[in-house]
Amino acid sequence: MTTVKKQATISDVAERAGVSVPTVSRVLNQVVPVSEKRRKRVLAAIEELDYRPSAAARTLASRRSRMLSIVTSNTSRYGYAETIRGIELAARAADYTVTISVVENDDAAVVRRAVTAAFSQSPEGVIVLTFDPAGDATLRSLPTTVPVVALSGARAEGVPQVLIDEATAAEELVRGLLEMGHRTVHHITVPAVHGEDGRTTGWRNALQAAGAPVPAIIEATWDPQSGRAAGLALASDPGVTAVMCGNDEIALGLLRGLADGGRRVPQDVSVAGFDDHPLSSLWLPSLTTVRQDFSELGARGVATLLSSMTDDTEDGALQTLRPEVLWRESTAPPLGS
Amino acid sequence: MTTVKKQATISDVAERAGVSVPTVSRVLNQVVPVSEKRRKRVLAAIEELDYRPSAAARTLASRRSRMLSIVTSNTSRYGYAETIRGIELAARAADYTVTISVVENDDAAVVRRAVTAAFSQSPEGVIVLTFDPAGDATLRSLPTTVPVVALSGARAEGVPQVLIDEATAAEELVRGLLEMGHRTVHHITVPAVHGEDGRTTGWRNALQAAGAPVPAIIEATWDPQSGRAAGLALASDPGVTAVMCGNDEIALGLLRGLADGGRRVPQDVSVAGFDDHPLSSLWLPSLTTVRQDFSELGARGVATLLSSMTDDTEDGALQTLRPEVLWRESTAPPLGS
DNA sequence: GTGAAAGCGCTAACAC
DNA sequence: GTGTTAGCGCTTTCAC
Repeated sequence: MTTVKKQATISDVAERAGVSVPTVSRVLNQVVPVSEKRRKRVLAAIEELDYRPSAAARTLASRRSRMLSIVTSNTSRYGYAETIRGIELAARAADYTVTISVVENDDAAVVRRAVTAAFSQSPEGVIVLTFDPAGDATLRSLPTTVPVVALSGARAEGVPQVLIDEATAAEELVRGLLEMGHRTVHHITVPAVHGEDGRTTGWRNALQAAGAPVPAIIEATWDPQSGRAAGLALASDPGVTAVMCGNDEIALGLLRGLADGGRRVPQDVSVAGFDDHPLSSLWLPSLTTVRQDFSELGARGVATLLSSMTDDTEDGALQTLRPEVLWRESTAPPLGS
Repeated sequence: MTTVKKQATISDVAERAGVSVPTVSRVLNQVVPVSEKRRKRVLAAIEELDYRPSAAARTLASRRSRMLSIVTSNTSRYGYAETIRGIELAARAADYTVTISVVENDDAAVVRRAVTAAFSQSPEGVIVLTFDPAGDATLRSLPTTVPVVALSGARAEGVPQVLIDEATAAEELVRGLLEMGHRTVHHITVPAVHGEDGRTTGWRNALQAAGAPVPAIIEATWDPQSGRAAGLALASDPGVTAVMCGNDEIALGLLRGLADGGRRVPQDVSVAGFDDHPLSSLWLPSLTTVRQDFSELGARGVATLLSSMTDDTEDGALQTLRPEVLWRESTAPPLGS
């Protein structure tokens, strides 16, 4: 055992300060006034004993856990990690603690386990990252005992939601590429949610609106290496002059794959990503992409939850964040146009 | 309010199943045997009521929270995020929940707040990521009521620790560069811990052992753009033929800065990073780097904590992880050698 | 302002 | 095996 002294309790503090337990509680929660003299004594005792209130006891007695649960399939990839960072920051500012519950995939047992883990902490609200099938499946099987908000790129139903309007941004991106003179734009997707993600919808809409051919979708995994493989494959197809990728990691892999296959970017092929990954502007060529404010997404999620804990927010309320297309070196008009 | 029904409690379940509360508890914890007949009834009641035990009440009654706290300055950068992922995975496998407490910097008040947040959850153990000054300062001000483990790249004292032996890997890297014919190797650091990080130590040792000049250290921030700025600055110095960076993001930025300044990699300048970031092998040229197994680091941290909760582990026990140098395209002998 | 008493949802100790 | 009784560390009445 590496432990040493025991953690002090509220009654240790009360005893040392010569006051009753509820008085210590009042000092801690500073809502009911306490005489200055006693307050000082209590504060001193807290300091001397290095007392820290037990969140468990507080939760049990007050029925308020000051906890928010995040349910997500991933914690470390760029978009996910930034969203979580935004949530944690906003939660901390509001004096809430965050727990994360990971759903590896959309298997029913896995989802159930994650939901149980999330709810056993008695969270006052739950944030689900519905960027993928696992998150999406979780959203569909959540108890309704507590406010929930979904954070995503595609529309869900019946649940308050903060959405990054990827569809509009993707449309703008594809339209821009077509206007440069590309005959069409190919599309590589990351693993999709239940239906179709906003990026794909926007891509198809823009192509159809312009009367451009709609090529078959190429599916990648979350691993950037799958982008490289796709690039190598596409390099031999002269009909491919512009590609939009589901995220920047895939796009960066694609860049490498195209180079391996002897194609120059942007002279032979234009490439665009999605997310504005911190490394995307440093690549050679720098990557055209869509900036998504993930940490703002997280912050809005927290704000939504906190307000729905007090107000009477209507179900299914939708907030939209507008991403921004960043034109950089990896896109250009096709040769000979 | 978006909430609907109330969460069922253990006595709701007991009543519905026609048994006493402790019997339900026994079924839940499956340590004391319960007759098959009653067990079935209890399980059915749990299912029907969608009952989930309250972690707070369990913690309070059993004095076991089944929680582990992570204290870290950052949650989203590659090394941190991967370490956290490794911790979460190992903790979940052992049926522990993880809370994260963020210390933005090493300011005393900030540290104190983070420590309080971490300990108020009554964690059974605390994992501190001491990759930087904030984590390092936290480690120095932790109560000793609970087992603690530090995860880092440089040696700390008096605390059980899992260390990635960066120093040895950095030494090997620098030695390799010198053997290629480089006169010396420059070094760009990320914000350092209390003393000096293992990478810097290894770098200096290798230079001194070879009798090579030890250039002034160049300091970067965590932002990859600072690597780009450094690259632009170094591009005009013909004495710079090899550079080792504190992490891959900085190295990737450096690559871009050198290119902006008209230097070719690896012909004019060799560049090496640290971490084996998923994008480092896709870059053009692919980046020579040091692979660190962050998720293993996290897993070992959890294992250490769990064992020190039962065994009598000696204080200050040290485990070492051996990183691996990956030689790729960004390093080569200097021109004319 | 302040203390006494009750109770949050569970587990532990003890009887049977 | 099973129920009864206490009690975990707090907050919340309710008197005074």
